[in-house]
This record gives sequence, C-alpha cells and structure tokens, in this order.
Amino acid sequence: MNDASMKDVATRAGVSTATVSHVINNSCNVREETKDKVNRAIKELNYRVNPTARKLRNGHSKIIGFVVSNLAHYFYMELGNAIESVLNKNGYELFYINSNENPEKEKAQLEMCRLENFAGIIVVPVNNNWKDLEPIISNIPTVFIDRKPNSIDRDVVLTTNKQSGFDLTCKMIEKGAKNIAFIAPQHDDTMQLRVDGFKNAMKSNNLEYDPECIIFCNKRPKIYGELAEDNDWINILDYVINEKHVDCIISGNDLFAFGAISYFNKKDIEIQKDILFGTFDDTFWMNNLNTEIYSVAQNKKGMGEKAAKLLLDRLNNEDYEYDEYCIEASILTLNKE
Amino acid sequence: MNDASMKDVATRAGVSTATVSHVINNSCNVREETKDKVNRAIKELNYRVNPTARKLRNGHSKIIGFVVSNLAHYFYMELGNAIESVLNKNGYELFYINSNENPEKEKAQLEMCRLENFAGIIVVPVNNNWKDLEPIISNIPTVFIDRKPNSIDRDVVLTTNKQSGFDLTCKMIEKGAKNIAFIAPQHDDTMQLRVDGFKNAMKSNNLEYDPECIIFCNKRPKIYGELAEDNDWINILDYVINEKHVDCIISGNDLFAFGAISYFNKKDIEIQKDILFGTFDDTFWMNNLNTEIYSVAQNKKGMGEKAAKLLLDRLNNEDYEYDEYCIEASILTLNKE
DNA sequence: TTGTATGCGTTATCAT
DNA sequence: ATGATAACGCATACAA
Repeated sequence: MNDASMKDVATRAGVSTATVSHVINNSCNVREETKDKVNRAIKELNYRVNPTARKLRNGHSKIIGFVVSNLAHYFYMELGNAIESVLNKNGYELFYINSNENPEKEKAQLEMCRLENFAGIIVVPVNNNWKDLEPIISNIPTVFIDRKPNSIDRDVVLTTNKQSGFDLTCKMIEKGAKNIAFIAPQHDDTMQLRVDGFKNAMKSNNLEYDPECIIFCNKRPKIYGELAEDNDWINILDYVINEKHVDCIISGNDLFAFGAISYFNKKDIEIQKDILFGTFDDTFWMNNLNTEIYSVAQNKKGMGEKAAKLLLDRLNNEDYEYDEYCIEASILTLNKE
Repeated sequence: MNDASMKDVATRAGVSTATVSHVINNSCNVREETKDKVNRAIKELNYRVNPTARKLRNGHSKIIGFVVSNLAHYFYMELGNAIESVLNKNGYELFYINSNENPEKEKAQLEMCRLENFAGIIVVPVNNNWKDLEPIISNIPTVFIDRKPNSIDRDVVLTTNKQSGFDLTCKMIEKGAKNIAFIAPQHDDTMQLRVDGFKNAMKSNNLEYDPECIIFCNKRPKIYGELAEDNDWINILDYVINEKHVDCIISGNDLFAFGAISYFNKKDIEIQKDILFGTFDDTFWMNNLNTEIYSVAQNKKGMGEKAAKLLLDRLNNEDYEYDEYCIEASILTLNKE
C-alpha cells in the first residue's frame, strides 16, 4: 500500500490540496470546522508530509549532517550525543556521516549534504585546507567543531587548547615531572596550541624542554588498536624513553594515549613508578587502568550543545558575526589511589 | 550562485532536457556528437543531478540508513565500518542513525527512512517486538544485524551465539573455573542462546551450574562508565562473589564487561588470582588491561560485509528466500602473560 | 475562508 | 536520434 498523498487527504476531507497545505503549515486562516475535517482525514489516512516533495519545493529539509573525520574516535560520539539532544528538541534529525580521515570521501559527502538540501551541517574537518571545500558548503549553514580549517569564516567551537596544555603540564610538574615528552598526532592548529601551552608551562616553572621531545607524528590511526603494532610508533617511544630519558609523557589525544598504554604494557613500564602519563581527552577506557594518570577532560556536552545552538541560530537567520567559541576544559586525575 | 539544473545544461548544449536525461541515464541511444556536447555542458556548469527531484520522480535514492540501538556501543561502529566499505564500492552512501535505546525514537527514525525514500536500511533493533514497526518498513529492503525481532520475515545476520557461549565456557573451565556466574543484559533471543551454550558446556564438563548465578539484568547502559556507579549492578556482583562464591564471571556483552572490570578495580579483586573473567565481544579497551581475560571475538568484518551484501542483493531484486545467517566467532585470550 | 493554477528538477512516454 | 510534455507531491501567489 502506498503512502497517502496530500491529494488523498484533500479528497477525503472534501477540500482542495491548498487548504490541506494551509492547515498543515498554518499559512492561512482556516475555519475551525474545515481544519477539523482535514485533521481527521490526515489521521484516518495516516498521512505524513512527503519531505522529498517539500524539499524540492522549499529547498531545505529538517536534517542536519554531522560529518566526522573519524566516527570510531569515541570523543566524537559523545559530542554527537550532546548535539543530537539539542537538535531533536527543535525538530531536527541528526545523521552521522563518517569521512574516515579521507579527504575525497569528505568532499563527496559534503557535496551530498548540499544536494540533499540538508538544513545544515556540523563538521569535524579532515584537513585544514578548505579551498576546495568552501564553495561546496557556501550555501549551507555550517558549524565547525573540534578542528578549525584555515581562512574560512564560519562559527567554530573549540576547546581552550592552549590553556589546557598549560594546565595539564603544570599538573605533571606538580606530580614530579621534570623532563617531559609531548607526543602529538598531526601538526594542525589545535595541536600547535596544545604544545604552546606546554612550552609556556615549562617556562613558568623554570624548566627546560627539549625540542626533540616535542614530536608530531602525522599518523592518523583509524581505530584504537592500530598503534600497538606500529613500528614507527614504537620507535618514537623507544627514542624519548631510552635515549632522552624522559620521566613523563603527554599524549595529544586519546588514540595516541591508547597506543602509549599498549606500549607501556608491552615493555613492562609501570606508570607512576617508571614514568608519569598525561593525555588530552578523557575517554571511558582510561578509567579502568589501575594506575593513576592525568587527563584533559574537554567539556563534550558543552561543546556539542554550543555547536547545535549556534547552528539553530543560523537556521533561524540570526545574523551576528561568525566567531570562535572556546569551551573550557578541566584537568582530571583518573584512578586516584 | 545556485546549482545548475538540467535545463541549464540543455540550454547550453542546445538540446532538450530529455536528451540530457538520456545521456545521463543511458536510457536511449544518443548520437556520440550530441553526447559530447551534453557532457561538455555538464562539465562547464559543474552540473550534478538533483537527488531530491530524482527521488520525487523515481521513488528511491542511493542512501542506506544504519539504524543502531546505541551508536556509543563500539561494536556497532566496527560493524558500520565493514558495511560502509562494501556499500561505498557499490555507489551507496551510509548514514548512521542513533536510536539510543529509545523505541519511540527508533520508530520516528524508521518512518523518516521511509519518507526520505532510503534505498534500504540495516537495523540493530531496540526491541524484539516489531508489530508496530513492521508496517513502516514493509516497503523498504531491510537487513537486521546482531539482534533479531520476533516473527518478522527478513534477512538477519547474527553470530553463532550458542556455540560461542559453549566455547567460551569450555575455555573458562579449561582455565580452572568450576563455579561460574553468567551475567547478561536484557533477556532476549541472543542472550538466551548464549546462556544455553553456557549451560550445555557445563553439562558436557560434568559441572553443576547454579540457576541463581544466571542473571538477566534488564539494564541498558548507554555509555561505558554508567555501570560503575550503579548500585543494582554492584549488588549483583557482590551477591555472586560474596554469597555464591563463584570463581569465574562471564559477561554477556562488552558494556557489562566494562562494568565488571570497574567493580573489580574498586573492590581490589584481582583477575586471574581471585577470579577468572570472560566476556562476549572483544573491544579495543580490553587489550590494555594488564591481566589475562577471555573473550568471544565476533567476526565484525564478516558480519558487516554479509549484511551489506545481502542488502545489495535485495536492491538488485534478487528474490531468494529470507534467511538467518550466523557468522562464526572465535575465542581469544587477551593480554596473555 | 477556500480554491485554481503553476513550478520546483527530474524521468518516462510518446511523438516526430 | 531527439523533443515536447506530463507527472511525482507539495507550497504559494492569486483569484474567487
């Protein structure tokens, strides 16, 4: 059985399709009596507006796309949850789309969002460079979250990266660290800020940092286990530990943190006894290590909600200037003895 | 600047829209020369077919929905990856949709999939009972994965649940377990099969099982940390450990496994020394516990690919009978000493 | 207050 | 081989 159309409803209610449309959209004054007739017909036929037809006519839908560089990154799922709860309350549905660290895939997906007339998108970009991508999304209300492309004028929701880098480093120093390695994934704005915070904290505490212990890996693991078997990765850690003799390692994100823990386990290095460990992101799995570590807990709920609200504002044609919003993070001590 | 339409292409190429359509869809013989003209115009205008209009006209799109009971469940992300790789190769795009253990949300989302004319859907259902939901998806090619609703005739992809329950239990017994508690989440077909396997294994090994140590919790944690603070949960574990004095616990899935490990850590119970631990699902975080545990590794890649291929077959109007496909799992020893 | 008619961008039928 | 045209379901300008 096919879905009922507006015409069916009109016929059944004994009115025209225009009237039905008016009832549905409140676009005209309609007599209560006819309104009732129409609503009854709608119920009886279990009629739903066909969003495809509406889209074709109106040029927009009630769908928001969440285009994420790596959905397997648990952090983004948590952002998504916060985003979704706000959007759902406002009548929008969220689709999660995985660009999987693949720029071409991302491009195709953004094009799709445009062609599908999504109401808006929230994006964790794969790369900084959006020269190619900017024209694709030029007509789509867009909010970037977690990472910010260069030279593109849009709303952005970030963490207080520099401050957190500073705070986490201070925490490690307070715990006794003197010779710290900072291991970061790709070298982008976000990571640079975190490293800047690290450097400042070292200076503020009158400690030297070894530039060779600030390492940008340019690795993009797609799943958590990936680094455990990666020789480059093992070499990097071997280097800072055995040759640089660091007493503390800070990881730039949680996939890297997982890799570091794998390494420690494999090499029988005991956290707290042999080395201190701190990381950006606090993800669930860190709470079941039976050793104390320190983490930057980004305010995922705050970030997600902010991004969703910004997008809603844009959808309602609020016209203030684009801006960058930094949501404050906090430093956690996990598995405290 | 607005997107170019077919009309624009037609004008530029000096032909009719019908011809353009024929070129795009290979629906008619078109002279090479005009074909070239059209293709050139398409390139010059950067024309893309408007999927909304096409959908309205044709009644279907190239989008597949992956409607998941809980996207934060890492297992489903991994299934999604496998599904996506197969579908992408065949020209389909996958949207992840989170029903978040909420039956009403799931219903609304399925309706949306229908109204949006998705080509097909792959579903991890929230509940077994699909009386309400069946009519909604009656026209949509659908494959169920991981869980199977009652009395609905569709393709289903599952794990060898009973066999795995048997194998895992045998492994635990081999490791010295005699008095085992099986702790399962909701009481559905899947869990029943796993428990059946457990019972069979006990019998085969001439061991008694205590029916009071087979516990169905009817809890649905939405995130991994949730159980750690849950008193009901703590009571259950207190009960089997302190009153029933079990020497081994088997967990029905990985969210519960995480809760169990949290409990062990909090109570200073040492796995291997004080108790043996086995679980269904092997998820990345289990590899960083520095103690040996045993897990049922479902073949996620195999399951996802099978589901995707089944759906593709249905989309191509293959008309064999609906069936249940059980993909074999294996037993892993994690963090072997 | 309600109805008629048109167009959104496609595709498919039927002419030419 | 190509073109004119209707139809998909809806929303709106305008007429009644």
